[in-house]
Amino acid sequence: MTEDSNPITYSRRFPTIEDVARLAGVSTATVSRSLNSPARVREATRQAVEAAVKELGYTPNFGGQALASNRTNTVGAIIPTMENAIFARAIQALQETLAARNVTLLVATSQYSPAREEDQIRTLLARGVDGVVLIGSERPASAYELLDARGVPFVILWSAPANTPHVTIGFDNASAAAGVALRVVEMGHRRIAVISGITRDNDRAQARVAGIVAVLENAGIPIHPAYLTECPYSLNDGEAAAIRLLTGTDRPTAIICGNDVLAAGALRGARILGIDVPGELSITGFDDIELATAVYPPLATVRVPHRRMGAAAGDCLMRWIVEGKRPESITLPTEFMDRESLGKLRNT
Amino acid sequence: MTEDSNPITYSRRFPTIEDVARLAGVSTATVSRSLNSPARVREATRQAVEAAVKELGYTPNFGGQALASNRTNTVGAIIPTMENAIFARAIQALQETLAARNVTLLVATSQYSPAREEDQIRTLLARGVDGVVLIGSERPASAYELLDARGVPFVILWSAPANTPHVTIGFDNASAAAGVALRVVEMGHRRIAVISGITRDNDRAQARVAGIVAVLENAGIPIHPAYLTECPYSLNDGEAAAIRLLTGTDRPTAIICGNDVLAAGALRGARILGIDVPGELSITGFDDIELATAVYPPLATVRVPHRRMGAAAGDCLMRWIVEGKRPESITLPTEFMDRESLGKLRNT
DNA sequence: TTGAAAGCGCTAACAA
DNA sequence: TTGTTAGCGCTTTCAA
Repeated sequence: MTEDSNPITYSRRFPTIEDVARLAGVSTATVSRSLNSPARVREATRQAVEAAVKELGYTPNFGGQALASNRTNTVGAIIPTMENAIFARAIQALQETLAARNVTLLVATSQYSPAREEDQIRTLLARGVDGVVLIGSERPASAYELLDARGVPFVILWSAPANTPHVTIGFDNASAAAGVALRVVEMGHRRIAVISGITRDNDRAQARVAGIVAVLENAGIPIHPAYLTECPYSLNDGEAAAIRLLTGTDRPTAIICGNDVLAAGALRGARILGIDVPGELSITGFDDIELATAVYPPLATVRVPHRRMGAAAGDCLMRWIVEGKRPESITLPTEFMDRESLGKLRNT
Repeated sequence: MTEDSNPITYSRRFPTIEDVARLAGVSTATVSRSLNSPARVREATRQAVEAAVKELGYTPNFGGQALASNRTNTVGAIIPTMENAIFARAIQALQETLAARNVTLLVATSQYSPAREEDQIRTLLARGVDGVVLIGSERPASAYELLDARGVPFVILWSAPANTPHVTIGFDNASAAAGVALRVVEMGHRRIAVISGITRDNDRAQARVAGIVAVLENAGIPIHPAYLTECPYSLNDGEAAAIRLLTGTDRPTAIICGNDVLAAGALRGARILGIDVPGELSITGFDDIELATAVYPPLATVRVPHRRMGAAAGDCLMRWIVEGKRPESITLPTEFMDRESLGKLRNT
């Protein structure tokens, strides 16, 4: 407790709109207008208000504003984890887009758990967010009901509209992964294994596997069940999965990974076993994060439009919130990044 | 105004505390008490309120709550960037700690720019955060004045108390970096270069360089000015800096890097030049993020207690906010991680 | 243990 | 263009 017993006492109370109004010689309504829609106020008045605001160091009280306007100028985003740079970057772009509109972003993580995600949705709604950004379209109906009950606009990133009736801003995971598989097949590989992320509750991972499998089937390549593996998105898990695949009988000559982190792990696994990449084994990733070119050999992967998704999400959501009209879904292109970790099948 | 004229009409209005009170047959004050300090209410009453809350699907209105209680249950954190895993993880831990207390975390980024950081502080304060978490202690006095004017509790991560009068939860950057330099010297290196992050406005980077320089001076190792370089914390910049160092005359046999990202970049630079690590060149990092062991050879580095800092920050801040008593600074230990990228000086 | 009632600071309809 | 005024939904005295 600072006691402020001396004469130059500052009240611990912050200046309110009323203080500003009094000092500027106008009504609180005018101050409010002057701040929120300056065009609706005479220029001289605006300046008087501005001066008063500056003199008092006035900042609108958030609670009061939210209560009266029924708007918080807050958008919430729930991503699986901040520890994957791909989400971090999308969030960064989203935040920048929102900041330009004076909207604050609330970021929460689900750790790939639907239950946690639902909790986070609840929390965000309780905080009165004006809009929500989610990753992927697969989640319990109850989560969508929560959102619908509140009537809060929300967009889904990372998925394509085929999987959902909601507004999506993403890309076609299946065809992007299929593109990778196609390259691998073109390189002559026939013993092709997959290390996917956990597919349960993850439509992106599912779509990627489906895309790969479709290409292999189409090419008449038999898919050994033991070749279709999945594990959490971590370096260690990727390494372990690769080691399992590479020490089994009939070891693969190519491993298609669900993302770059898994691929980097697989690369490490191959090194531990003394298997040369790409000489004896090709490895591909997905996402094209910095890690993909930090490792050696650099990973062939798929460039995902993370920043564009984040920025577009901000735009769409704000338009929806402000204009009240649900926007169209957007599907963005991906790009295959051909790098050294993918090579021709060597004659044996 | 939705009129509710027909029986199956849902009003768009959400249930308020008044609706709950009516249904439970109590006053709004009792509902509030029942929700916020259940101990001050008879058990039977509590249950009645709980039932009403559930039946109506009531959620307290954030604005109303904030306005009346003058508390937002929100804490803000400003980190340089989300794209470095080290901050992402600290934030994750902070978030978890806060969530356990029903406090929401607002994350903003400064991109290592003091001006942007000050803007973000302003934004957070305008949103009425109850506390703030900052990284590092060096910033313009105006930023601290902003915080002080509002009387908002704040803690500083990543720094040690020596640098600042504020509450810090961090580690001794200088001595941690000195530890690295000592190892490098012990390995027999004398031509030791440094790739630091930009030291301007960054007390952690400054302290690390200072720690290194002190050790070298103490060991009587001359410090060639061209050996003391700095660049932004990115893979590409680290690579470029390393290439510059390694193609100059009198090339170093060891490069001490300001963080793991720079070290990974330097490693890539060495590979491009065909310089063997650690055979011809040793490289060290700082942070011990996953990247450190994803590259080859794995990076000798310093393990920084990111999660513990994040968690401790949440604890301290909440104690401060709730009890009103400024907590003590905390200094956590770091650990040198000896890995292959650091090796003995080879006889030439 | 509970209720009545006075705001918290702001916005927005309406009037002037 | 500006002012008056009625709330927005909640918490918190103060009384009962």
